[in-house]
Amino acid sequence: MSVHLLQTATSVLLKDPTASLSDVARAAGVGRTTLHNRFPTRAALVRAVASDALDLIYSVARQVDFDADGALEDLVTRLVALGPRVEFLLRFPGLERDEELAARIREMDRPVLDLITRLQGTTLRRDLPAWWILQTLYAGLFNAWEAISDGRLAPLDAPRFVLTTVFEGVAGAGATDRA
Amino acid sequence: MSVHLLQTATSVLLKDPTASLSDVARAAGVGRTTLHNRFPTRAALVRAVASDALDLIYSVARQVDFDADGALEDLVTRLVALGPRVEFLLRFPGLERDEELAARIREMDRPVLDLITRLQGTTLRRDLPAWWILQTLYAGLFNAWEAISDGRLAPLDAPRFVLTTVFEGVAGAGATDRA
DNA sequence: ACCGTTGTGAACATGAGTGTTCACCTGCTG
DNA sequence: CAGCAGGTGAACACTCATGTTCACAACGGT
Repeated sequence: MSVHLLQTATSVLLKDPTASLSDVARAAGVGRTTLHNRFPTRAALVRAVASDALDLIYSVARQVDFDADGALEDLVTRLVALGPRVEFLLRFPGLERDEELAARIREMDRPVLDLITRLQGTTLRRDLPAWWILQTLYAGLFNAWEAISDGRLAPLDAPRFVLTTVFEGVAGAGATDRA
Repeated sequence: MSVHLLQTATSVLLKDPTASLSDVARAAGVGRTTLHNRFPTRAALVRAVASDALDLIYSVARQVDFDADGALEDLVTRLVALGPRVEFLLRFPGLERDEELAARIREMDRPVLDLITRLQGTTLRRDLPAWWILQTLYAGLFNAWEAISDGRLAPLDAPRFVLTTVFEGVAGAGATDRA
């Protein structure tokens, strides 16, 4: 129940960051008083949503063997399934002003950055900074989630779209020679 | 002056969509009363910012020869220079609820979508929908602007980063054979 | 020097979101 | 059945963004 509440809150707040607590409560099918009982203030609710997203991401990341071949692909595929949770973490306005949350987010990025840096010795371009590649990964995820929630993209197509686009780009096979 | 006001409003509102009008006025170095004189309501201000962004984009798009080789590259390079304006149009919450603005945004996308569709006969992948490629382009622009405003990316490096990443992907040259 | 324009701060009324309390109802357990 | 925990709506006070009005200062043109 409480889990579903946070999930609903994630969607509602992501669609409209100014949504009132009444809106969140109504969307979750719960009274506003109950919402206040669980999360005394708006800030507490936002923190709980973010914290829950972090927990989910960590639980997913723990299932990935960062040393295996295709670790990045595995990670991306799993993150796509997490839907809006990562987007909330990286896009919700003002979240970065909570220093504790910001630290946990940076900590979440670190192993991925390390992995990217390592792969830049083999399968990843060396002429781009690791942080740029990480941001590109996130951007691909956002694209997919946005398209899915708009009903334009089938969830099962999403991982392939993201991986193809991020790794190989949108240029045709023999057209990598741009000006 | 008024131009600079809208530019400031774009940045402030983009950084924090809940920023008060006092914040916007102060950031623009102008009285709150003056702001209200120019834009009677908050909605009017937001509409003005969006409309101004659309005007800028159109004026940029008009300089691009959509039939020339490298039209997409040219367009992307010019859009990068527009900074946060496009981001505001595509990301500001609730903007899509103004039907007139939404229509103008769709109209802005159309020629680009046509161009992409045409290029899918030659230099662009045919196994991805045109709208997905368009979203990928926008995502690359967002990445660049975010990195620039964080001070991580030199503005002059931005076009190259975006074009390289979007068109060729982040995979190393000989590593396009993923699982 | 006069006047219209424009920007400004101060003050005010209003409305909405927020946080709190309280009385009531429901379902479960002993 | 009694008691309790949890959920709920109603009502309240409070804060704050908002929109409005007004009087005043700065400026440029006549």
